[in-house]
Amino acid sequence: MENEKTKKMENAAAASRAEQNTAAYGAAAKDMAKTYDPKAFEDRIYADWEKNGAFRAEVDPKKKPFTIMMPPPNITGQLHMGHALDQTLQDVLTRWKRMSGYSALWLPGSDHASIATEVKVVEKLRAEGISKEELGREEFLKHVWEWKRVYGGKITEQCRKLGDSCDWSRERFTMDEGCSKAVNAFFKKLYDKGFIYKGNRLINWCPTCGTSLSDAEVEHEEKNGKYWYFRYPGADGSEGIVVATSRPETMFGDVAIAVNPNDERYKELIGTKVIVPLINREIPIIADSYPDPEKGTGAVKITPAHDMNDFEVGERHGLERLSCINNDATMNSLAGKYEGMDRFECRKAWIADLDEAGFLVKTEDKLIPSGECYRCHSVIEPMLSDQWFVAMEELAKPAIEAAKAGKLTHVPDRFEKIYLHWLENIKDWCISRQLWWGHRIPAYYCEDCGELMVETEAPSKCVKCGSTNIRQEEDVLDTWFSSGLWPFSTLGWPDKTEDLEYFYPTDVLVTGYDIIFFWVIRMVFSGLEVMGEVPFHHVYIHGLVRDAEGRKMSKSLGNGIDPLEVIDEYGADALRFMLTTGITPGNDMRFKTERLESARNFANKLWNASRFVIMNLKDEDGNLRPMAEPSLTEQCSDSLAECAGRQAALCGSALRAEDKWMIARVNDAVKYVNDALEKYDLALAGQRVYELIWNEYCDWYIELVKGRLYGDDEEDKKAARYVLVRTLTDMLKMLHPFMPFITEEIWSFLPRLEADKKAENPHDFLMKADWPLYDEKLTFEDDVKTLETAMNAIRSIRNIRAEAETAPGKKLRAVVVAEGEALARIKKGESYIKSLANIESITFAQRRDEAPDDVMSAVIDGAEILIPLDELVDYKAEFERLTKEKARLENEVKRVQGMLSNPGFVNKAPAAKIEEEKEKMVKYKDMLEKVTSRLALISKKL
RNA sequence: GGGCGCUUAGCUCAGCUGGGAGAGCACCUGCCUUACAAGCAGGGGGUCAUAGGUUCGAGCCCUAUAGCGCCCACCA
Repeated sequence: MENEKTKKMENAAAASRAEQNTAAYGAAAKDMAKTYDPKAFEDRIYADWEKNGAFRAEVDPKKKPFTIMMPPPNITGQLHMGHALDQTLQDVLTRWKRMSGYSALWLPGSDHASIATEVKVVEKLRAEGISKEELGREEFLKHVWEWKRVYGGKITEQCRKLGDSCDWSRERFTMDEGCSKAVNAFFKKLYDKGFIYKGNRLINWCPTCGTSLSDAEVEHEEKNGKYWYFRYPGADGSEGIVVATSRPETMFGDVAIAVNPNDERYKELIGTKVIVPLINREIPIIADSYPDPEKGTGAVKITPAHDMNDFEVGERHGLERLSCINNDATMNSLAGKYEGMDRFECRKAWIADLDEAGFLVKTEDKLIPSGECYRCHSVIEPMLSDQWFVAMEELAKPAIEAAKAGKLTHVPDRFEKIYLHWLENIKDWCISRQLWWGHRIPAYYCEDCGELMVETEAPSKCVKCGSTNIRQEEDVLDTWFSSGLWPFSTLGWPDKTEDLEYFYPTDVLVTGYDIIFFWVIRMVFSGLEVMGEVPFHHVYIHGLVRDAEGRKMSKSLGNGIDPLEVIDEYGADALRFMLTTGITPGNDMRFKTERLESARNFANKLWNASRFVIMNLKDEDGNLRPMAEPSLTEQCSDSLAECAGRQAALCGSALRAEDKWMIARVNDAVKYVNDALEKYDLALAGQRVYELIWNEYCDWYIELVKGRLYGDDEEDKKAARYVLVRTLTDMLKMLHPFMPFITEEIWSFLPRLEADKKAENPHDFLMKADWPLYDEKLTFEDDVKTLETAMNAIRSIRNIRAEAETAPGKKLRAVVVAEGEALARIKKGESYIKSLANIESITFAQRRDEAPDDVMSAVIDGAEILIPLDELVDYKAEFERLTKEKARLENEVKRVQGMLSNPGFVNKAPAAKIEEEKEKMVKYKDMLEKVTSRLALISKKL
């Protein structure tokens, strides 16, 4: 079965290659399908690329490297829209750079996602009635690896559907041998430098996941809660003091009451003792700067074992730390009769008891900030615990420096502030997790003498006492500890590899703003620490993909849109184009089906235009005619006929104005698109290609050359065919990063031009072809002007036709009143005007009074176009149109006049700007004059 | 308590270092014109959130204000 399938794929691939070759050499090629059907070729093309190693990046000293590390998706995951966006952005950049002559590496992989995966597997086992504990560590891990085997590859398969051009031969996993080696090496390095330490400190504890969490893994939210005010009676029988708390269950761990030394109310109580109600433990009232007299009663109960601030107060005053809550969020023996109760149940019962005993003074509704686990959203409990930490202060410094020195830039740059703020306020990073799935901490204890050893490989005996009775640390590392090494662990670190030497540091990291703290920052300081260089020069931050109503896509809301379904319906190219255009870096986007349709329609448009071109390249037998390629910039000294008779190739003289116009437009776009991509402005780049293809190539150029293609001047046809293919080829290249499939497919039907044959090996794939280069010789200003004038005339005449409601097919005559340069310009564009405005004949007049009166008219720069409509002239429509036009022109004249008569403007504005406005003034005044006199004429007819 | 983003055509959004307001979709009119009706041609529609300020000139820069959203912050 499996064999048959691969064989089939191979055959299909071979067939496709054969087709390409025949297309390239001008022999018979299969026709393109009549409608764009992405399903017919996307999978085939991807398989073909992959089979031929098109994505493989080589260490090539002749080329500059370009590297992107794919943020490794979790093995728990399904491909969602966020991935689709993230990866398409990376693919666009990679494909563009690859075509621009770089050795482009996009390295893919996946993340073991310690806590996320463990939670999933535990859930799955629970559904089967198995608990993690009864399995034991070894057996449980077998289940997780099995999970990884089944689901781990799923998401990377889905990447292929998107068209990701990543180097699968370098695919990595954060728990593979190499990454694990890197983790141990990094851990030991930090430990040896004293940056990693073990300590008994207050950490964030998730009772549900049963593990500690780093600060970044805690989500803060304000929730409806209460302040309960309790009286702590004085030990001497006095009134005592009233304190407010939102967590009464922690009272079992109270060791003091703190008041602000400046708080007049409590001054004389400082140093006295009060009794914790019902618990009857005597605790002191202490003075500390922490209590805010404005909040609550100004007196705070201090529970160092369950509150971060209290912990610090406790440190300052040498207070005992009493834990009263267990790891599973039940109360411990300190809670007396509440022992074993869940913390929130205990809270209820405890309040009721205190109330009954008369200690509850009052309650108050209040918004209470609460910390939640970013995985399971349980309320985090600060707990005292033995954990491993990374001391961050020293490590953060170079990361701060790198950004300030511009070695690391953010796109958009406002994210640099967020990056810096986090680093400048960083606290030590708790890296140990009480989980089983993950990198087990490479620390070892001697069971006999208690010696602690940190080694990259398990020591066989104790370095101190020689005992072989050695036990490895049970805890695993925070999953972000290993992903922080991703930019270099994947290239071979800690070994000195060719890859590492060549591809590090990477160029750009593309990711969402939601994981700056988790990941970006950790990669930066890790990279700087071990490599001495930033892991990437740019961080491109994109936003979230939201649903059509602007809500976050989520499983619980059920509003997620599956990229695979979208691809199935619209094609990967449409999805990619939709995701990469119309967005701004750092800002969220809404997923709108209309935009998807628009992208799909664009693909269809390109498909059909290409079909038209190819149709015109073929002879009667359906074979591609040989291409003739003129020099674009050199005019031939021979006459056209001689030149054509002598050689298959054409000289530049064969090119017409519209050809040069189109070439100039493409040339201009090449620069624009390249510059935009350079600035990570993918949306503008994509938009420009869209306009170039649809508005300039399809709407104008193809329409302009149709007449020649259907005519019988062979040389003229050859020139048109050449320019059609040449410009289409360049446009396909520019669009390729955005829409790789359709462009590759079309390319397979096109003949190869010299530029694409010149390379050492003919480019088999468009994805390996060279990015078009901007050529300053190809601007053709004169031809561009001619075409612009013609296009203005055509638009005006079409407008007249529509306003006058003439029969669509009716041929019209036109009279043009113009002189001098304007006249020459119009004459140059005469044939275009005739064919595209459906004009039968144009007669020229130098003065208005030489032209007929019963006409509809339009004024374009320097010329007046008159359309006699025989008996059909609609003077009313004409009057309205000209009145509107007059108003517009008057407005313009007023605006320009205002500027030019303003001494401030004339004195301060740049000379070029003033000149520009003066020219406009002349032009508008001329047009206005013409429109006005035409109006006067018309009003007589009304 | 700090910080950030957004507010532009009916909808979703562009608008680069300040110099005549754009796109897609929707809408109106006319067209199955031999690449494409997933199309073609033409058209209507915006006091660029509000109020000040800087400037010869502001959608763009500055200062306030409002609405929406996000992030961070030691949770009495």
